[in-house]
Amino acid sequence: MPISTLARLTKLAPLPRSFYSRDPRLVARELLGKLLIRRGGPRPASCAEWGEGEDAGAECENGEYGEPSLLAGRIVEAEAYLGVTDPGAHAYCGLTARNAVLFGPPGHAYVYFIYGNHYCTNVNCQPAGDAGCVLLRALEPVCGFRSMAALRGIRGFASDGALRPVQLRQLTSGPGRLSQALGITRERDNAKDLCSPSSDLYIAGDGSPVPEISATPRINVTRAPCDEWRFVIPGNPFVSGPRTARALK
DNA sequence: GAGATGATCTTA
DNA sequence: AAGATCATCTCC
Repeated sequence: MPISTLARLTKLAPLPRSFYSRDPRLVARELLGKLLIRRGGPRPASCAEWGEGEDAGAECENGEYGEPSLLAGRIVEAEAYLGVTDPGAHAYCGLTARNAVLFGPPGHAYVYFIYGNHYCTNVNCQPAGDAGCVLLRALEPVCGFRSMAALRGIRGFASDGALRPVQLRQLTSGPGRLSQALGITRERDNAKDLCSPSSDLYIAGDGSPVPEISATPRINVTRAPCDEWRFVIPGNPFVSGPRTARALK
């Protein structure tokens, strides 16, 4: 990645609130190919263990003392959840303390803790009162590989911290993984306005071409199995789920 | 690569 | 008790 990429990424504006104020199935489709961006986060303690070498994302770790200045990944998999009418959605049971963000205005982050181990990151959709949202399920890392690996607790195989293809995929392939890779937690990010220019977490388009899109049933949603509201960029190796050795290359 | 299992939070 | 998950372990 050229040095200019970071400069370009830092200038991208967050998607407007009107983007999210629509049917989550439409929002989920159109989020594919967009960039999820974390900027200015604190340097994770584990970064201190990393050497001085370069890796694929090193150009973005150019803050003072090597502090990561920007983490970014391209959205390659997302799922739509409707509001109180969707048996698979958290909003199905109505307003609770946990899901209150879903009933508020669009463009805000809904982050929840799942299975006692992981965070999942969603964007609230539709006008206030309608509880639809989109779950971000996988990213293709674009910027900040080394910091993501540190946040994920993944060590590269070489002295310079370079990542194997398998390790690269482990950074952000899955809703819990991508949340950890960008340092997203409920405490830090739930209810955050992703449309604010001052937000340290937001989604932006970078003018790249609209990708091919496939629809499938949602993952691990047993209460409403008859849907096709999971959207992926077919063939992208960062889409979650089992990979063949061939696909990993 | 595939299948089983544990972690241990939140809600019903 | 089950869940919008993942790492680790086992045996291919």
